[in-house]
Amino acid sequence: MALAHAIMTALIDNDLSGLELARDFESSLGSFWNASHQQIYQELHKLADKGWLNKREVSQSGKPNKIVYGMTKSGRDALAGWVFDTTKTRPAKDELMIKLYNLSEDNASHLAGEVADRRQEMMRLLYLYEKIRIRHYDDPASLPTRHKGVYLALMAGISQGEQFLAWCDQALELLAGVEAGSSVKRKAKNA
Amino acid sequence: MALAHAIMTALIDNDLSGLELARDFESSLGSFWNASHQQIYQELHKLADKGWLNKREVSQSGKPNKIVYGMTKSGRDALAGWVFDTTKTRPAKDELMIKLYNLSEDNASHLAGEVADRRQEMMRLLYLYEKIRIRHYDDPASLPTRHKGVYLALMAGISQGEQFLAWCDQALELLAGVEAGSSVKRKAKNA
DNA sequence: AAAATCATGTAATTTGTTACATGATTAG
DNA sequence: CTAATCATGTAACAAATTACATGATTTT
Repeated sequence: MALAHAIMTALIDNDLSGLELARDFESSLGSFWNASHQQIYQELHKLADKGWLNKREVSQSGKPNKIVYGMTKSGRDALAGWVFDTTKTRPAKDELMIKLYNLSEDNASHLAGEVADRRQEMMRLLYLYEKIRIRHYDDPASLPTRHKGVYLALMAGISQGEQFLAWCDQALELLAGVEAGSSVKRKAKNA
Repeated sequence: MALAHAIMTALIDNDLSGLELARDFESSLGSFWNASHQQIYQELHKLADKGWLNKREVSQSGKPNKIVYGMTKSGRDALAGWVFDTTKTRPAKDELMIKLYNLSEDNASHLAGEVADRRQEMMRLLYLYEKIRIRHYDDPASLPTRHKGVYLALMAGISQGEQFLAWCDQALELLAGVEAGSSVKRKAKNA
């Protein structure tokens, strides 16, 4: 039921439409919980049925109407209660690591490419995070309580990301060695 | 289809039964891909049907028979090919971070408890990883190519874990401050 | 008129979880 | 004989992904 609560968390201070939620999930909250617009729309219907969200249609100039959702009192209560539920840890799943278990001279350069792509994507994210941190969370001690929690999540993203960059560099170095080694072997074979 | 390939990866050098695979997933490979025994058994049937795995029944002394699976030539080919498929990044999902977005004076001590639990669990894992690293991967440069990949995955787990420990400490400190602050407020209210 | 973007949705399928079931063997 | 462990499974359900569909509005 975590998607429901992730959506409600995104709606704590702003009312949003389904598509806006989907976009939000791609940036801030989405580092910790991600969902497609299809999934979000369905969940929004369920939450509205339960009475945890209310909806209203909003006309826009130059764009089709959108349906904007907001938290109800019972929704806020449900969210506050959920925080006390014991969290089941879902172990992260990462295909790339499984692929690394299959490293060979043949696939080393392909895997290096995948690592490089991930590194670049993480750089992009970190740049975003840092901008947010400097803009809104420069002095964590002075933040209101709830924002201190958001700050902690942000810091988790930043430090995890920085660690990942360092790992990528280590991986790329080692993988370059494997590629070089394989070309040496090829030369030796052809000689 | 990543579960299928995770299973095959676990079978690269040892033949294993369903339950043995499930246990293996809890330790080494399982840090990057996890599955219950129910899921594993079903996947094993599919993989055997496809001809990617072969099975044989093994009698054990003092235990019921087990069905042991091993890679076939076509399984190894399929696995080798899969490595070249472009990896779709599944963003990690972590409920705890969503909960932190909902930090309040009421739930700060509960969340601190959850962070402390996670910290301890990570310590346990890191202890395991370090033992493996020192025992088998002390000199990465001298490892055979495939094991260099395993080493990289292991290092990803270790450095990610160490980063997480540091974050936990930061989080616990901040959360302690929130709890202390709330008791001060209570005192002021009651005075 | 066609292509692009915004916005909301349905349906089919795959993947993952939870609950339940069964039998073999050993230890107490 | 009972409880515990090992081992394999089935069924029901929930979560997530992929593919497809529709309509409004704006840009070209």
